Amino acid sequence: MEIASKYDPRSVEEKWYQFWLDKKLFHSEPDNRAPYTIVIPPPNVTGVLHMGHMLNNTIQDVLVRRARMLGKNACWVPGTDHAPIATEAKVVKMLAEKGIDKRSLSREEFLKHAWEWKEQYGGIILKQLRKLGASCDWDRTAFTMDPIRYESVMRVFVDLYNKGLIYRGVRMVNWDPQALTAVSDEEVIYKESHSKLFYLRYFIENEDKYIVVATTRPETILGDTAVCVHPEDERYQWLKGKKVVVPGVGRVVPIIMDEYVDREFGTGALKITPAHDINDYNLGMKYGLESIDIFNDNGTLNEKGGKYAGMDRFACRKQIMKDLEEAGLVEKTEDYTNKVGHSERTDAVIEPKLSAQWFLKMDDMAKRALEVVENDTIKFHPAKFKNTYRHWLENIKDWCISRQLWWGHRIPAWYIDVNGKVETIVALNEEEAKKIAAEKYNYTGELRQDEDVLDTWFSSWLWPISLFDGIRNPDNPEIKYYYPTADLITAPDIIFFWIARMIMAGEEFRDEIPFHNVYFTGIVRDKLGRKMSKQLGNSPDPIELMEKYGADGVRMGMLLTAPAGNDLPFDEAICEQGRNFSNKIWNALRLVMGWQISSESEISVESGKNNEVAVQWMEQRMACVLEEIEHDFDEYRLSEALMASYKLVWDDFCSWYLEMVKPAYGTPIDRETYDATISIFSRLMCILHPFMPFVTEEIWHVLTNIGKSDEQAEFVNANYSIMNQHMPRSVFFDQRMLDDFDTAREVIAGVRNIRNTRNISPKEALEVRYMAGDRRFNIGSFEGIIRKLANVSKIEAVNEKAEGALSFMIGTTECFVPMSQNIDVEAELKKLQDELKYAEGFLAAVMKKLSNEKFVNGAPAQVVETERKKQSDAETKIAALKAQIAALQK
RNA sequence: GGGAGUAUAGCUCAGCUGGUUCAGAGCGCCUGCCUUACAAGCAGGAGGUCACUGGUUCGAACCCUGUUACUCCCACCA
Repeated sequence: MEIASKYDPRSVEEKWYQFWLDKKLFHSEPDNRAPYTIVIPPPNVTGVLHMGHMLNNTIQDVLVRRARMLGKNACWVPGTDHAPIATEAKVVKMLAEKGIDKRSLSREEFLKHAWEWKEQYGGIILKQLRKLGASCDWDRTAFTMDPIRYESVMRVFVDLYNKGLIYRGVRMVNWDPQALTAVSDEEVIYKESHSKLFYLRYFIENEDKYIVVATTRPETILGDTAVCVHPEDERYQWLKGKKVVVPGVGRVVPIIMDEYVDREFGTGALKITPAHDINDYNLGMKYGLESIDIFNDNGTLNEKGGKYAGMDRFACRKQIMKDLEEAGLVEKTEDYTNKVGHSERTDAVIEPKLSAQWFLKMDDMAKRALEVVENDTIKFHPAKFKNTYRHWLENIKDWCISRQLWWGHRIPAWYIDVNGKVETIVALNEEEAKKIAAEKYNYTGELRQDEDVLDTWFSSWLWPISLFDGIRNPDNPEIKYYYPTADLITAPDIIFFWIARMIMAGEEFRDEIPFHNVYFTGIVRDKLGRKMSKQLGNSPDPIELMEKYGADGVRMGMLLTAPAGNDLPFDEAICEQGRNFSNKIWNALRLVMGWQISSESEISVESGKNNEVAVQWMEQRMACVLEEIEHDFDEYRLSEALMASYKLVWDDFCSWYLEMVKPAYGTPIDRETYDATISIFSRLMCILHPFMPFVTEEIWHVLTNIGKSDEQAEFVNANYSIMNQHMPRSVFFDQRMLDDFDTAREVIAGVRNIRNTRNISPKEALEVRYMAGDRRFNIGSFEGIIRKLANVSKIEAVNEKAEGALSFMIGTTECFVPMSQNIDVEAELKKLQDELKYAEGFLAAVMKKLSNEKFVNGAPAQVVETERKKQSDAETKIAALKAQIAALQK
């Protein structure tokens, strides 16, 4: 069988992914196995795969594939989020390209376009996930606005409304005057900007005195309804109970006193505009001030702006300053640097604006959600995020769930006019609402539905439940089987919006947690530690990376440097390591496939015995590392589990085991060793499979088909997958054998080192002698292995040092390699003297400890015993070194 | 302004309950090798005052005090 010397991921990856799909190996149905469920953090339906997704979904895939191989019924449910803001923006842009202005469309027309866009272009990201190998159950693909999820949201809204937890209230929102919508706090970008601080004169009513107030937004004085100073401010005590005249406006407003004011800032006097600043709004509420909204939705001044009506807010700022200047009402103007909120979407300066919104009460839900995390019913990995979580829940505010958009779950509230009063009806749909209107109010006229849609998180907080239809059919077999889910993998930036709220929803609607573990990934950054962003152009395209290094290579590269919760400075070079590893395994396969198998008579007794030892050792080693890997997975230390697997394959299997059993060129290998090697190799592929699904599937098939007829092989290829194999588990292993090998390995390294420094060809056989007598120097059954790997013709214990030999120490035992040529005495002496110096220093430190009475009396007996042993070892070693030096100096 | 976290080799990180020759790994770097699986490789090697300070302890990378630097989250000053 001809195998290329370089592994080519491209054809392999496509082939196997299609195979997995065809065989429905990702599909899950409830059965009598234990479930293992992960729900995907639904990416935006507008999204394209970026490095963050790559990391997040690789981790999920590793966990899911491993669970599957551990015999669990693994189910990873994919889907997308309707992403109101991003989608509306996309659709508006698409319409604009077609020459259609959104404002010319009705809501229904717009939504029709939006759905068309979604069907045609949405969800590209799910296709891209296949390239990376994601083993999602695609039959279950969901969308936060598909019929089941939509109805779930409606039911939840009605339910919470009926429980009295949802209410309508007035709140200040971040208004984008360009997009004509409210945006969430998260969509406001604060940018440093060079502004001016204007000092304006507010005259006292009917007096000739004035106070100076500093502001960055003089246009808002049109909406001023008070001036505020600190109650303990000495400078302003005389103002108590007085009124001032708003400059240029003429309105008389009260002086109020509140500790909110920072006496140090500006003049210590603050103008209050309740309609246009959140803090002013709060003060306004506290003191019952009038609230004057002076802006239109598009950021121009409304009729309250008097002569400035119709002007843009920034033009107005200039004009009003000019007018005030002329009227002598400006004290001074200073340069000032502050942070101004801009809309993430349009970059327009955000205008705080009062409006009616829907809210969900959080108090009780927050309490329960906090409790299950505090008592570790839900575990966070890493645990440090518990602090962040607690801090937020303890200071939580009611959740504003309405958004002024069209694309989303429209709020199921209808308004009717009954006897001149507006009544609100909340119902699942218009039909229901009509019924209620008729029954409750005897009303049969038109119903007016609320214009707003729900916050996107109001649908995704139900995700782990609604994916299994657990809201509409709370007792269906699926929700009972798959819920609660096992692990949730997410970036920490949505801990509040999503994680906390899913926990609330779980408790509220299922009376149960939604998942047992939360794994927080880091944020993918560039080499310089900057966040990946479109603006910087520092984000590599994951698809291109996978084409370059293979999906396995990129998966491995990402995981190697991504411990939970740590940001990961991504350097494309780490994908090389992954690619190289694929290639390494590939070449191990080439080696093994090239072996000829022979009848036993052709095999020498020695190599037969060596091979037996090698196989035994590799089995012990595997069991030992498996224990480590299992432990790492228990602790969610994926990068360490991967590193342990990597070293097991590369170092133990390739560098040591294969070298041990590798037959000399042109000679065959015995059947037993060959079969054992294939078995070990196959199991190693299973261990690696969760990390590197493609290359392992490919190699596993080749290995499985060894010795099979074409027909049999075809059957295997068509019906079997590594995905369905059992993950090897750790078993009891012989630690002594592993220790013996470590000693043997040191001997081999010692000899190789001598070859290296002395420039001795690997082909020239050497001899090794070691000082007899130390029972801790034990190479067990590895003598033959040493001979083979270090090309040593003879190993023997001696009582005296040989003349003209190079030496090295293993523990307290001296080893010698006799030299036919003269040795460099100077160099050898220096080496020995350095070693002696270190040993003497070490002994001194040990003696210091042992001569300390407090240590001998205070420390546990075992620790003292260890120190004594160190002492005697060091003394032995020093004596040996001194003897060697003396011998050389002769 | 409030809160949290981090600081160990050139880089990215382990180091679990304070105690084994405990100062580790991978990558990178250096030296020598195209040795019939692999140069995407093989063999060997060098690299660290565990940020700084003081303390607790027989004993500290690890626990405590303080300092410095960086990161993140929350709230934001008119």
